[in-house]
Amino acid sequence: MSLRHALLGALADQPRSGYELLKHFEQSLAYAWPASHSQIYPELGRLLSEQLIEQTAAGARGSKTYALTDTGLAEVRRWLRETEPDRRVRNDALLRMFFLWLLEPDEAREHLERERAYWQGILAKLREIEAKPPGQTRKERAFRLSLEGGIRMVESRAHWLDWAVDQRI
Amino acid sequence: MSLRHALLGALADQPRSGYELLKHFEQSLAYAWPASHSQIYPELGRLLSEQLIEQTAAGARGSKTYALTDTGLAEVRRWLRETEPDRRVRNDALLRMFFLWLLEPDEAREHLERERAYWQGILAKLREIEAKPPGQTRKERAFRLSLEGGIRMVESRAHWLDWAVDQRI
DNA sequence: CGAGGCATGTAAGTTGTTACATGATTAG
DNA sequence: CTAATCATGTAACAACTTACATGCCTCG
Repeated sequence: MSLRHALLGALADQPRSGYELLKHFEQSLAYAWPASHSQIYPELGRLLSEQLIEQTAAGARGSKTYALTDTGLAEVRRWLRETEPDRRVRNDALLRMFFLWLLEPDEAREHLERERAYWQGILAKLREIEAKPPGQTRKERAFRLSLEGGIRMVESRAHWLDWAVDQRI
Repeated sequence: MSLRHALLGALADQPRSGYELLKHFEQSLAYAWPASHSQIYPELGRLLSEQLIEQTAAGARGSKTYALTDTGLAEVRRWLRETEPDRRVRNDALLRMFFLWLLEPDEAREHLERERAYWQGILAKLREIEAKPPGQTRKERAFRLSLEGGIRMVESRAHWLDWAVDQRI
């Protein structure tokens, strides 16, 4: 149940509405834990009923702002400290590579080129975020750590594909 | 529905029983698409009823060997050619990094060290597989491509964590 | 006044996990 | 003879996706 802890963690940062959380997921957390509005809103309802979060404001167009409760903060920290990270990775794009030999060599090469272009695009986006001057709070340093991790992973994909398109397959 | 195509792809390689497919998933495909027996067996049943695979032998202890049919082969190839890879990545371990600032600095550092040790272990395993002399079929070259991709991704994680444990957080 | 973005929600269906369940064969 | 591994399956539950559904507000 990473989604609920991702939500709690995002609210530990600052109070946010469902919609703001959704945008935050799209921008910041998308490469670590993508989530859609149809998952976020019901989960917020559950977190509210369990008193891990509380509604602190209501805004225009029915927006509701939530803040983390003490119990909620304790729960994220418990999750971080006591539960083992799920290190399994599902990677459709990598899976396909195992089966490239089922395509004609030209098609396989085109496939690799498309993947390369995609990841180069993502890399450029991440580098833009990186270019902004960093703050010096612990929160900001943790974010930079994660961002650096994301960049390195995407970079290794892009470099690998650079190498791969030149292989005979 | 990557699982069914992963199964079809594995059977395109050679006929295999459910149990052999399970072991193949554990050893080879685990870093791209982990799957458990409780998912594999029912899916094989569905593939059989759709005639994408056929049972070609029955062995000891009720084991059943399946082979890809022509329709099945056409379906993997269609999947590779016509469907867009799902490039979303769920990464619990990376998600947690965003929230490290909620722990005490010492705890955060320990967390990073544990992650580093884990990925270094995986890297060592992959390098062992890499060390075996490669064959020269297209199938084998596609496998080497994927293996190299896996190694680079795990390597980038390990190097990142090497860097991260030395950061102030 | 219309288009686009803001803002929330529900429902049906699919996929994946954990636990339950059974039995055969082999190596020590 | 007994523990480990081989070998297959089902069931209940949890998580995730896609589609349906509604209405507000602001900018041009």
